[in-house]
Amino acid sequence: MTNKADKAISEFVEQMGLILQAEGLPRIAGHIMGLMIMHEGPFSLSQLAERLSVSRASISTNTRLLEDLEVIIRTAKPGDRQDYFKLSPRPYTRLLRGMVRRMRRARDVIEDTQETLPDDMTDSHDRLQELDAFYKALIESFMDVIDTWDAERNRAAKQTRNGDRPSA
Amino acid sequence: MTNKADKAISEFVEQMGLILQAEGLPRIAGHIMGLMIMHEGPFSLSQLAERLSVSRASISTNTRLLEDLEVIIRTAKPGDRQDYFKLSPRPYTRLLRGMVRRMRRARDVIEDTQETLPDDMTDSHDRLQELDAFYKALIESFMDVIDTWDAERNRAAKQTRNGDRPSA
DNA sequence: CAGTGCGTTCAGTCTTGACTGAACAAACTG
DNA sequence: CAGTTTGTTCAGTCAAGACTGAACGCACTG
Repeated sequence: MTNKADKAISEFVEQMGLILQAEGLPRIAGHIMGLMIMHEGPFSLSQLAERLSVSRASISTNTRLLEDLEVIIRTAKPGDRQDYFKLSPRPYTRLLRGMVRRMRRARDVIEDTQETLPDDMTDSHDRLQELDAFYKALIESFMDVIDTWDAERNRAAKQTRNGDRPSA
Repeated sequence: MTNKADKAISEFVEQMGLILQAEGLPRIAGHIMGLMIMHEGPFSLSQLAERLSVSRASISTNTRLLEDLEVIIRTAKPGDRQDYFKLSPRPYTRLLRGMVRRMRRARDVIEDTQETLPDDMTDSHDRLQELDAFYKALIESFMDVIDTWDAERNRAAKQTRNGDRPSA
């Protein structure tokens, strides 16, 4: 029988699959991340496959993907040949960085168009300019969140290492 | 023969399809939006279908979608039975609002999990709390961009109506 | 009232890409 | 060296959903 906690966890893992899917990542990547939020791990590839009821092949490709995004990190246990995975220190801002990359690419497209488009199409240029400015503002806002969040998390981590006691 | 300007426009329209697709919208919705950035329009449904070389059915469903998102608006020309479409006044922040809605839903999921999960799983609760705080910060940042951008655009629009001349 | 133009809808097709099973390479073990 | 264990890769399957063509409903026109 699955108790209340297990049910809550499965539900969350499932939902994280959908949430990350909406961000353009494979559903299984979301499941992995969800599981790692509920349980610190680390998990071996086989453990993940069994726990999420998917093939080891899927786990392999998706851990690789998340590893490339620096959302999870691959670790090792002494005397164990398996790879182990757990969340990286700042997983969420890593995802954000990915979104920023996408937006930068969008700006490149706009820039290319602006360069190619004849100068006398002033209205079109104006609208492109507006879109570009919007992306610029958005990227700046994202970077701001990333920077403050990472800084805050660094501070918290340092404090924990010092024995979780304020310096005073 | 397609000249340089046409090529730049087609390329931009195509790319906007891919960009919006990455945001989870149908590619054609991006094409429509891209075209409307390059040409103010308004465009009739048939014009869009021909210009983008897609079926009128696709245009119908996608204009409806964009209309629901308030990214485009449906207008009418006197003495013309066709519907016409053009970009809404603040199309980009409308898209952002959609992203904010998605993030709020994610927070709901987190909240539900927090309520169901037994209290003694403190580590899991901590990590959920962190994720929730991250979404909160992100949403606030988004709303900030939306508000300042809309305010700025309102100001600019008003100035233009006043003859594009500063009050001094 | 028949005929036309317009937008919507729906069943069906087609494309994309997630996921799987199996084969494989590499590293280890006896 | 034969035999495991582990992770990766690749061809193939499958599902989701974007897109289409055709049928439909409605409003207008003569």
